[in-house]
Amino acid sequence: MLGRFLRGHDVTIRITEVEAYAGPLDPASHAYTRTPRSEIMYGPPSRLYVYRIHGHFCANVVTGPDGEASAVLLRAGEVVDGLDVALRRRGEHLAPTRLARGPGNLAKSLGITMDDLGVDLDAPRSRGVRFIAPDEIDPHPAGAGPINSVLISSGPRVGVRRNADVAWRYWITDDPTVSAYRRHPRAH
DNA sequence: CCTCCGATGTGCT
DNA sequence: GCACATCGGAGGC
Repeated sequence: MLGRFLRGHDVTIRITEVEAYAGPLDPASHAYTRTPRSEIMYGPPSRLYVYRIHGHFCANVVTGPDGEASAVLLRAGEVVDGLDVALRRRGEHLAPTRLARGPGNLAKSLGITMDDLGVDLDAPRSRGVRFIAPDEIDPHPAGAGPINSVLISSGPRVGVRRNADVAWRYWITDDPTVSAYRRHPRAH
């Protein structure tokens, strides 16, 4: 997923940081317990799971086969199109590298809300949220290319209390848009 | 119904 | 490093 392009409500980002959540196997996952909220993650992949926390929205891509609840949290991205719209949503004075740094800020840049819950990110669509190919972006962005041409780093997930030591956070090495690591104060 | 609390962000010390 | 805004989900009663 790193290096892919995600378009949301007239803003496009190149994904630079993600975290994996392993459903029932992972106490940090919302799908650790199967509830109405986590039900979407038990369904087919490539759907958008949106949740609200502390007044912010966060966006996940459901992964794995239908029936298995796993997901990838989108933590940071580089805005490559719709910069004016993203600045309007986030604040005109912000540095471009900070627009989509952190999952709440990423969702806000893309205009993602609970209205986008459940959309199929692989379905061709003119509006809303979906993955797009690099050649759909004009001008063609720098850094677009095979993901195996960049270095990927990994480490523990940010701010989780349970299962805090597994290295399921992945990011593009040295990318300036990647968020800072913070360990949960009461991490196990 | 009520309480607890978090996969956050921001600002201040 | 720490407080806190802010609010729905989850679970206890």
